[in-house]
Amino acid sequence: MSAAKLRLYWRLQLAAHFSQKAADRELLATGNITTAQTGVLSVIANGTNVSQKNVALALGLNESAVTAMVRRLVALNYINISQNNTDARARVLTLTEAGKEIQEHARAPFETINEKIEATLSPTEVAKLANYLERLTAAFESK
Amino acid sequence: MSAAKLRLYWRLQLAAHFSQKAADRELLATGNITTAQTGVLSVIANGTNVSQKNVALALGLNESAVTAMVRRLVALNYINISQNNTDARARVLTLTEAGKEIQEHARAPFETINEKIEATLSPTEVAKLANYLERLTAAFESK
DNA sequence: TGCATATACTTCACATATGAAGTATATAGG
DNA sequence: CCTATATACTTCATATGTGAAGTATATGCA
Repeated sequence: MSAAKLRLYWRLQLAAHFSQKAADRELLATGNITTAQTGVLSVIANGTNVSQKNVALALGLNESAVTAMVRRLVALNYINISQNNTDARARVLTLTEAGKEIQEHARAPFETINEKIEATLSPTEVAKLANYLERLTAAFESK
Repeated sequence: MSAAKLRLYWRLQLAAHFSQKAADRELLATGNITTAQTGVLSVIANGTNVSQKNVALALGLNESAVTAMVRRLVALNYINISQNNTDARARVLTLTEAGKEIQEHARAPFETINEKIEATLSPTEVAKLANYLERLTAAFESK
């Protein structure tokens, strides 16, 4: 079946939109955090000497979007900014204690989301979906 | 494979985000319109006596989001608002000539997007993906 | 009939994203 | 060494979304 007939683009957007709403509801019920913020914290936690540029690349965001996110996360006291000793342009992002804690708290909500996914799709289907999404992302990633 | 291990939620968001960016670039190159606006015009074009509530339900949006979208589309002269004779609360949305025209122009950009999808996934895979996304949307749709 | 409740829409404060244009710092090549 | 260019980040205008709270109109039921 053709992508056009199936309105695949819109189905993708709708599924992403609804799952994001669901995840944000779960996260907000647990703590003062959003899915977007969780994504940034996760990138910082899983890297070393993480710059804003790194975050932008990992999440497919504009650098200006990351500037704004970082400002909010600093205001929330979830991350700290320090200097990069070898490059004065770059800033090094690290989690605060509160940031580490909120990241822990974010696990349960995502568990709930994953349970819902696994109640809907079989393990085989989940694996296939992940593969398809990965390939689509790669195809659309380039500027 | 488990949804958690595959970070399925994030893969879905990333694929949707990148494909939206690509579609918006295509659309902007063709005319003064965005993917979100195209979605609204499409709902109006394919229905009768379409209200803002109808649009919100079709696109999974908040009613306040639709209020803002309608304001912008009216300012762009792509849609008109008229009264619903049987319900004074509701507003009936219709496309202007310019709205119909821009909707025609939006076809080619989406063609490009669909071609990219079909260059990435086989027809069988496209069909499966559509099915998975449909089921996920249904699962997360409920408030 | 009349009130309680539901529905359609708006407004507000805020989060999140884009893209263009600007600043400051690195780096590569003559 | 100096200059051209690339890179990291910021700022601005704008689009798009949420959720809470408010207004106006419908509707169901005692």
